[in-house]
Amino acid sequence: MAKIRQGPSALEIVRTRSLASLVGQELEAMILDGRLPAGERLNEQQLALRLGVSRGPVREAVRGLERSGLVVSVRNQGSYVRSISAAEALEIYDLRAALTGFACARLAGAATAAQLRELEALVQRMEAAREADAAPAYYAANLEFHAALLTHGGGPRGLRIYEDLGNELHLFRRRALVEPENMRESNAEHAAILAAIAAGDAEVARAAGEAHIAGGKRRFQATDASQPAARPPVRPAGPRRTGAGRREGAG
Amino acid sequence: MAKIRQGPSALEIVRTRSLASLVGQELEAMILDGRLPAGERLNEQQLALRLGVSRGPVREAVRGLERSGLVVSVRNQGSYVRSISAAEALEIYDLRAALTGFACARLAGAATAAQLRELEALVQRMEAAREADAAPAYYAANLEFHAALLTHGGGPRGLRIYEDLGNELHLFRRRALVEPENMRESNAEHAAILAAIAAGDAEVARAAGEAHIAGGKRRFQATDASQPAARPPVRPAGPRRTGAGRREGAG
DNA sequence: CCCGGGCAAACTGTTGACAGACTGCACTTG
DNA sequence: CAAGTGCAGTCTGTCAACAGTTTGCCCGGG
Repeated sequence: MAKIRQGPSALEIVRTRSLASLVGQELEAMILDGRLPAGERLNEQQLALRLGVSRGPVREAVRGLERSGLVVSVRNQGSYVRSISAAEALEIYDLRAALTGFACARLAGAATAAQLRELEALVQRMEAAREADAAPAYYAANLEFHAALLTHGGGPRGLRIYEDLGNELHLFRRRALVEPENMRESNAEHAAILAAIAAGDAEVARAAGEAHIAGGKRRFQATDASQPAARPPVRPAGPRRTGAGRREGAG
Repeated sequence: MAKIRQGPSALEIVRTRSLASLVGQELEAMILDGRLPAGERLNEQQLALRLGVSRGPVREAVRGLERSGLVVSVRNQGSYVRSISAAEALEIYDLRAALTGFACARLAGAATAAQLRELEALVQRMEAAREADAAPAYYAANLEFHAALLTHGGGPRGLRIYEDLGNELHLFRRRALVEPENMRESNAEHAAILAAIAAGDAEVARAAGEAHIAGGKRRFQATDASQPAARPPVRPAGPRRTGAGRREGAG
């Protein structure tokens, strides 16, 4: 189950986070879960109204998202949710493979007992989810597993980069990545990674980590080929504005 | 000589870039070349006045820099140029090693003749700079070499991540990284990388790339130990404001 | 002499308003 | 009928102003 993230109190949030950062968080969530699909235009006024704030914080938030690659902006024209090509998606997979391999290699031999237990528990959680055919649970545990790998093996920066790349990947297409067969294959690879780390063999661990992401890339390509899905979305280099000009009938 | 980057005309710049992006570029340059040292507080009003703009664009720019890791912000207190610890610097080296190794491996066997020529020319430029004991020239060519490596082998994203990490590294301490002896050693490693790529051996290329950055890390540690330099700079978690309270004499 | 309350200043966070740019439709013209 | 021009509307870019908070100094008390 997803833990209810109690976190800081509402008052604490208001005291420590600025509106802009909260708006940024909300926009990021909206982009990642598809409420703002790739290619969508971000209307500042509308967003500000919808979120109950002024345009200033919205602009600041969008600027942050632009830097993180989720949004592209064109002067005097607006900001758009970035859309990436299939080729870019594959490139992202390659980078994630390199990062994961790096983290695994570094973890092999350096992992603490607690870290190994954590990873082991996650693999078991995924195994249980797979047997129960619970894709969302598997998905969540999978995220945690990779986050743990990167945190312990790649440090906060490695994790950050990995997650940013994952976010970009979400821009490609809205799609459930996990299917029953994939879960089995995927978790077997997880187990292989864990085994290599536990054994302390850096090179094997690296290869296992890279192979796992490469497997994800392969599965991605397979599902992608079967579902051409969304058409090459609105080009961010000059999309037409939606509602300009006269709106009411001429007469 | 550094080419004069003619680039787009002034009018073109004004038409395509917003003030916020220009301010961001300027702030980034100021941070990277040390005009805004690590730990320094960013006074919005002062910066706005100095750059001849209003506070809005400055705030947007700072928000972007925050996302890219050069700046940290605390609500109601201000933004500070980030300062990183020695441990973090070493971590960054490790990540750069992984990325460089990845790019080299990918380039081996996939490099075009033109790309090989480009890398070869850069190695020769560095060799010439080394013989002339021209550290700045070497430094520039070195940057180009690594940028070419990452561009051709890691794609735009790989390059971007690599450069962001390099920028973060600049936050650690202002220091000339290149010394005569280092240049010799460093360029020998460049040649080894190039040879492995040209030979098409991915694993050797990866090892050479990783070893080169590891060498940089070693050289970094060596110079670091000899020059403790700047004291552990102002903590970004609560530095005192400079000029508050009464300014003019009491009576 | 040390410590806590109070006051004043500066700065950030946020908002509202204004000017410029771009878009799209309707109309005129060859 | 096709192409060019004018016009209105919306939206972004930028600025100036207001409110809240934090910070530092001053002063009175123990």
